[in-house]
Amino acid sequence: MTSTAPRRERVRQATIQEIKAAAHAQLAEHGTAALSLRAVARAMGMTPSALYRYFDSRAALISVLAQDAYASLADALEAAFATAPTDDQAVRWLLVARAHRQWAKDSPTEYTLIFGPQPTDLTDHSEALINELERSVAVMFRCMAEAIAAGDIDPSVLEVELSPGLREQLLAWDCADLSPAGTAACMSVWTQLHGLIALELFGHMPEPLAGSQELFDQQMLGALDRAGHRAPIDHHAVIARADGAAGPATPVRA
Amino acid sequence: MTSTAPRRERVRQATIQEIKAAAHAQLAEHGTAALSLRAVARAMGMTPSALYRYFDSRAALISVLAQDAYASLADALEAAFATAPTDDQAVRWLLVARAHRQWAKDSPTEYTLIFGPQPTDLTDHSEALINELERSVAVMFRCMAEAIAAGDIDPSVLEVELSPGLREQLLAWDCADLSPAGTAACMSVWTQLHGLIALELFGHMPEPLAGSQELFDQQMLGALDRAGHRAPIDHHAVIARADGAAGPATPVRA
DNA sequence: CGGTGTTTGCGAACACTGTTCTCTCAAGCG
DNA sequence: CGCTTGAGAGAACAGTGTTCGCAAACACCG
Repeated sequence: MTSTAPRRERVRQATIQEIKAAAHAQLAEHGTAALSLRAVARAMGMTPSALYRYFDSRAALISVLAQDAYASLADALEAAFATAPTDDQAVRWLLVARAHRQWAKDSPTEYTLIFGPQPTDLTDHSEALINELERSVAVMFRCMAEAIAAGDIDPSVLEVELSPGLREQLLAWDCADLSPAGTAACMSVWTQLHGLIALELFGHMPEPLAGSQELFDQQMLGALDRAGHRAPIDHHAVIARADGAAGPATPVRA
Repeated sequence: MTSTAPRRERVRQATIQEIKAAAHAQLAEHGTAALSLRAVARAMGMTPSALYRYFDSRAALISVLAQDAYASLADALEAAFATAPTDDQAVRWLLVARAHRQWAKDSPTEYTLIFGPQPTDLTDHSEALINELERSVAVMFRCMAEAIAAGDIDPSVLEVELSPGLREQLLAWDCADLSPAGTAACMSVWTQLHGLIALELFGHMPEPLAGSQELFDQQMLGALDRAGHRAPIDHHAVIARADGAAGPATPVRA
């Protein structure tokens, strides 16, 4: 029977989940800095000290919440990748990028938890955590890899930009069987995606452009263009198809 | 005489500066979250309550520190712009971009203070603060504007990417007399700059590429390329000249 | 069934924190 | 000189993360 032995462990995992849920709620509402162990305990009718049976410290709790956030983002990206049409690499990339942005807008606190400053515990990059991170970037890199395989993108135009040292570094990170130029293209696209999301999420975009879906689409397709797209991307057509794929990612304009 | 009347006000400004200095030190060492009013007061032989004669709250103190950080970044960028050679737009841009990155690496806490999540006081975007922000982006946009004026860059190739709605938004932010395509090019470059710095500052770059000056240079010049550079940029030559301009921005490799 | 460990939770305590009062003292003013 | 304004001290309040000792509940084994 699965009776006794796992029984204790089961309820333990259940309360761990409950703690995480309560903490997540507090986090989403008042931000990371305002997450209070006592408030979490209060919300679930416990004593603060009891929480320490499940988490070593407040930082440890936040750390696992960050890990969950990584997983959540990776899930969103993988879902977007899976449901996107496979015959047009540009619309698939745009849909994945949009999913990333949408996730960030839906859960800004988690986003800052992930891409914000690590509170001095780089040491606890506990492989499980970096695995989730790599899952996210893997989705985006797969977009690039398949676009290259499909012949839509030829990153070799970037070859001339790579210094010997940089080529070496790119090779050292042998990722998804991409050429150094392909990896450089991925990094470039990823960089721009992250930068744009971060800028608009933290309110640094000038007013008329704040939250502009159009600017996002233009930049994301433009980034793909520069990565070595053979023929210039027809932005209008790709955007129209992406809008149709799952309804406009957001109602076209906030 | 400047004797009595300003005298009181003068010493007040002096202690304000002293408080800011002490707070800045704490901030740089232990991070924003760990900034403690009591510790600041302790460090300068004061009582915590006395600090409230000068700052309404801890958040207010942090806010003016953030404003100083904006100013510091803007100063660094303007200095880089001023000392860069004026006859090659690409090396000037690269030097400004490198200055931005160097500033971020030198003062990571300030950087997160600026580009991190605003702690719910968006309201206090007190014009003085956004002025400093605009001073920073103005430097970068000036790079673009002068490159266009010099004929090195022709952003009109981006025109075809602009949807009518996006063009309207870009026009609504009439900035530095740039065309919509020029503004879009600026945004694209700025986005990528910020994204790359943020990723490497917060430890999200894969190991072989972490802190790579070469990757940074390649991306920054590549971004300029895509903004509509007439002839493809000779990365090697531009980097060599930038290295010579003020010594390698960092000793070539950390 | 009853005894025995281990796990779980509680409650008090410590050392902090931001913030708000009241009170006092000294400096600047006429 | 007296008077007013401001700066600072000190105590207090309401929180916080964290630690420790103790008691109840549970799973187990004879």
